[in-house]
Amino acid sequence: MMELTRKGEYAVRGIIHLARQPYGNVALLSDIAEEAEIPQTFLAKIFQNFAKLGFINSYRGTGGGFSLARPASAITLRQVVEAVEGPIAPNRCVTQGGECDRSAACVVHDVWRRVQLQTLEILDGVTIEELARKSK
Amino acid sequence: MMELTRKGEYAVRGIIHLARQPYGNVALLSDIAEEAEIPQTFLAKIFQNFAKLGFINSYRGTGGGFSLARPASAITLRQVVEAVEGPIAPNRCVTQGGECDRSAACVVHDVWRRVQLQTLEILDGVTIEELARKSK
DNA sequence: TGCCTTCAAGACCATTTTTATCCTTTTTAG
DNA sequence: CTAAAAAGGATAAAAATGGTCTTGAAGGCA
Repeated sequence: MMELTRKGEYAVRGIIHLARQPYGNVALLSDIAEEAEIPQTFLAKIFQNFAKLGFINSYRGTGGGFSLARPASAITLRQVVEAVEGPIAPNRCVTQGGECDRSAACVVHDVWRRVQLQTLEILDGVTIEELARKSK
Repeated sequence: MMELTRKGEYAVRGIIHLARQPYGNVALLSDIAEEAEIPQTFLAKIFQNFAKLGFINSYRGTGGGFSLARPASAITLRQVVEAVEGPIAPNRCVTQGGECDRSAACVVHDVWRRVQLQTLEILDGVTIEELARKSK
């Protein structure tokens, strides 16, 4: 239950691998995909999205590729996960504009809210830099 | 991301409604389904499962229905959720027998593990009795 | 200029999961 | 014996997941 999808896993692995490059270095999609063991075309979609969101820069043509658009220490795990999976919420009633009409009546609401806040706190506290720094 | 399914919601709502009956009282599936606004045939499957797991008792025939098999205070939200959604895990690498071969290499492993533990702690700490007691 | 490299964007598709419904059988009370 | 209820299994539509493919656009270089 409540599992990250492949896309989410790939997104995290992909950006970690990118963050392990020397800063400013432009890496090929094909290289990152191979290193991180991710289907290249799938990773392409994910990185396209990251580029739009300003996490990474993309360069086309010969010598092109991807690089981080800001220091890895300024990108949190939460940002990456939410970018691909959408807002983190253990159930519908705690999403922004959540359609929990029963919100008042919904006695489990606070519980889910607590789960959400705890999770966000953890994921906010982890940066891609920390993850990239770890061995391997 | 990481949302409870309808089935999970129905399961929680359904057992809460059952827990609001006078203890020992046998309630009709059709009544619970109507009160909790859950498709009856869907709730039937959920309750069948709960019966197998020993959360509730079922009685067939005239005058039959469902009742809690143990006090609502002895059923946790975690048990209910896991019964229908499977083990709570924010990603594959933290499930029992988790197939995270990269477990060592997986630098995010501890983070997911922490999220999992926090979530379990919260859900373990809430009983159906508490939820049923709340207004409405 | 033209060609090659690399990412962008959108269409497409198979599989699995979700969210149910329906029908037949079994059990039980009266 | 009959009506009431749940059990159990088959079926199915819709959505999400996990991709692939094709075409286009942009940039470097001879």
